[in-house]
Amino acid sequence: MSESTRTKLRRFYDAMYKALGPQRWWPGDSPTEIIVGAILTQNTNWGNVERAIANLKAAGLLDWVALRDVAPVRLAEQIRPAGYFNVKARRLKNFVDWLWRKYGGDLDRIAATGLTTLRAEVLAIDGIRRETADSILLYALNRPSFVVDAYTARIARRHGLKAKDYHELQAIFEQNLPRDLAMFNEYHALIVAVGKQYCRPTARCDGCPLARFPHDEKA
DNA sequence: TGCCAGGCCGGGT
DNA sequence: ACCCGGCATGGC
Repeated sequence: MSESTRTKLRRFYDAMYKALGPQRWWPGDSPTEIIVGAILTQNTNWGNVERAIANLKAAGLLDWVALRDVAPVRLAEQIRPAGYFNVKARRLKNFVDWLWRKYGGDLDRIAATGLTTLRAEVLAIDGIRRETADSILLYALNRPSFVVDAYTARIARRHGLKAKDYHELQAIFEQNLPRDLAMFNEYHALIVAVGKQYCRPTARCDGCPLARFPHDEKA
């Protein structure tokens, strides 16, 4: 990739970091909570996810044994505030099944699996696609896999970074940033922070840390 | 009041 | 290969 893209991405990062400071993502206490949150937040407001997670904690369901043993209908009940609760209960169960089948219900055992193989395994779970998989890899399993979400795509598009799909956009970031866990972690978190505040479909660019860079608000 | 949120699946062209 | 409806709650 071009040096200018590299420079551009670095300047974006510096501007966002200077304005907002470190985000210290993911907002969750444990890898287990992060994985559950990654699935629950699919097309859903994070505030609703927090309620669902609070329910799971209160019900003692936030561990892999409990999640394996709980009846799907009861799981759905607990995560109701996160929306799509039937679908998401099934998706959580799909992940739990995979974890027990492949790794005996122990996240630590995943460490021996290489990134490429692991990503393919996670992507094979029904209901877990690119963004959810990469969020789990990066924030729960500490693998350098750059997360692309709706904000990333919108911000990139408005700033003239052309990519035809998820993987092409992911490659732009991965190939032009140091392949560093802390960098990937913080960069995506900053994008979400900026996106929520300044880059929703209806939001204005006023005050956005990236507003001084060339962009098209309506792109 | 409607639109939106840190997606993904399945069926139709 | 794209396009679309479905899935569902809570906040603004």
